[in-house]
Amino acid sequence: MAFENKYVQQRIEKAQLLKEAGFNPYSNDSQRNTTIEKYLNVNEDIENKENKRDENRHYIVSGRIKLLRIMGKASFVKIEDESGMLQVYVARDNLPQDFYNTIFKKHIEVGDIIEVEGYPFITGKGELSIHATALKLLTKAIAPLPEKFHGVTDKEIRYRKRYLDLIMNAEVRKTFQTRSKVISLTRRFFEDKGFLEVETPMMHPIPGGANAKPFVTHHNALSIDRYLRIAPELYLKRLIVGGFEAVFEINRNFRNEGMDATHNPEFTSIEFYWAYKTYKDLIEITKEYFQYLFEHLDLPSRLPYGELEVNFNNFMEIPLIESLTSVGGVPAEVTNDKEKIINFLKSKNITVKPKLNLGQLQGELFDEFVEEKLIDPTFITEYPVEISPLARRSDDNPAITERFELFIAGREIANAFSELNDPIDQYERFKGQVDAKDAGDDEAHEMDEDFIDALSYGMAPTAGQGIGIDRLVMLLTNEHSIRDVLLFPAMKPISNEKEEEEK
RNA sequence: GUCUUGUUAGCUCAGCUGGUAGAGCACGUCACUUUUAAUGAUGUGGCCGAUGGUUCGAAUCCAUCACAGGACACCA
Repeated sequence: MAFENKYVQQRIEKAQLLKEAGFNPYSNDSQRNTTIEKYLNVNEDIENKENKRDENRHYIVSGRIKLLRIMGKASFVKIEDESGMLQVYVARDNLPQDFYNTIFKKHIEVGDIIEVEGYPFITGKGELSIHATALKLLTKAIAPLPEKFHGVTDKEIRYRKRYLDLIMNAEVRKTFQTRSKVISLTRRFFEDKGFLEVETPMMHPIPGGANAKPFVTHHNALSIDRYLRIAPELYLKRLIVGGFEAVFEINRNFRNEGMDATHNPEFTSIEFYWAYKTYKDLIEITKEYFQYLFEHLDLPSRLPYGELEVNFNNFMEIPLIESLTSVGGVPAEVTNDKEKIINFLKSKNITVKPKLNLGQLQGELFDEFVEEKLIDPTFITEYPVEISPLARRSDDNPAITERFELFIAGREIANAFSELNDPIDQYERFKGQVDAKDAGDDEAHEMDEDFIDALSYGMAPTAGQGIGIDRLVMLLTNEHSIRDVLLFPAMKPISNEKEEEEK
């Protein structure tokens, strides 16, 4: 099946002919001495030179051929390296005997990676280019590139063959460069604040730290199952018990659940834990973090996102119950009464699951009427305790927790709270989860006795926060599908029926 | 999981109420020494996602399946 395509055949033939003519189609002898970006910068002054050229300057650049215009005895070639695109002027009479006609015109084509030796000059149409005095093939591409104008737009091809997407779409490369910067800046921000980066297990004996279905794998040496982690939380808190006072981890979590525009089975988050602090300190450091990102990524504080414009100068803070009325338009007298909420939801044609408690119903109201309206960054605080099983209760009001979620552009970006550090309370909450699990909730939390043990030794009062890096990058790059910020998003394998038959 | 829209040449796409396929780019050949998606001439290229059905006849109609996009549900 491989290489049977006729265009591929043609190119394989060309590679063979090159080999026979003494030119290695996969040469390992690159002499590149500058990047395209540097070449273009350094030679900006050529404009002022006589004849707009300088034959005394000498450069060797490399790149993939993206465009090829052959015009008889001279040609224009656009080559691209990671730093940019450069036009190469190739003229028959400036190259070794016969090279232009027998090698260049016949066997070098779009997609190939070449190396060009030459000097800078500006063409009649005003484009700074390189005038080739020698040209060498570095790598023969035997597969043809997609069309030069439309490129590749088919999402399936773009995700399955990300390399092609990256070759063809410069803006895709840009998105992933931004992603890389976000992670690097995040690391630097927390390190500068005195946080210690740590690595905790990715394979857990007991999945914990979130309510989600885990992936299961098997460890042969111990004959036990392991779970790919759904969150690092419980291990990071063990480190706070151990005496580290500020830790963070940036890494992958795995959840065995559905996939859509905002969910991939493996996703990246940062979680950080900060001893002797509360969620109020987290609000401050979160604002600072965004300021730091915007400054270093050179983003406008009024950030466009799709149809929206998000004003990052306008961080707001609203208690959840208050937001139901002030943002969601739910009458104030409804928001603290179970029956009234149920009737209100029913009057809006929203089906309500039976047996929800007040906190859960308030959560429903929030999801239905508030979340999507929170465009500018908004910290929603004072979550009901019923929907915040890992958060510390407020000392002033035991019905609510010291917690916030940060919403931007109608989407949850971060979740944070002052941590529960009472081992007995934690034990009781785990037990409640185990009961729920026995009652059929397969996403309920497992009992983790070692974690209870850890808390028993005493964990300093601590605040902790998680930020979804993928969704953050989506926001900062104006992308609307998580697949567009993951280099290799999860895809179903293609089952090739013909291949099966052949076996 | 449900609904919905796609799947035609290497790529981007046409193809009406059924009569066994078309363009542009790419590729081959020819011309052309300053082009900018170069141009002009000419040619090659397809199991129309898969399987079954209806029909004298299916890219087109129907069913099932596969994969993808979108929406909804689930994921506190």
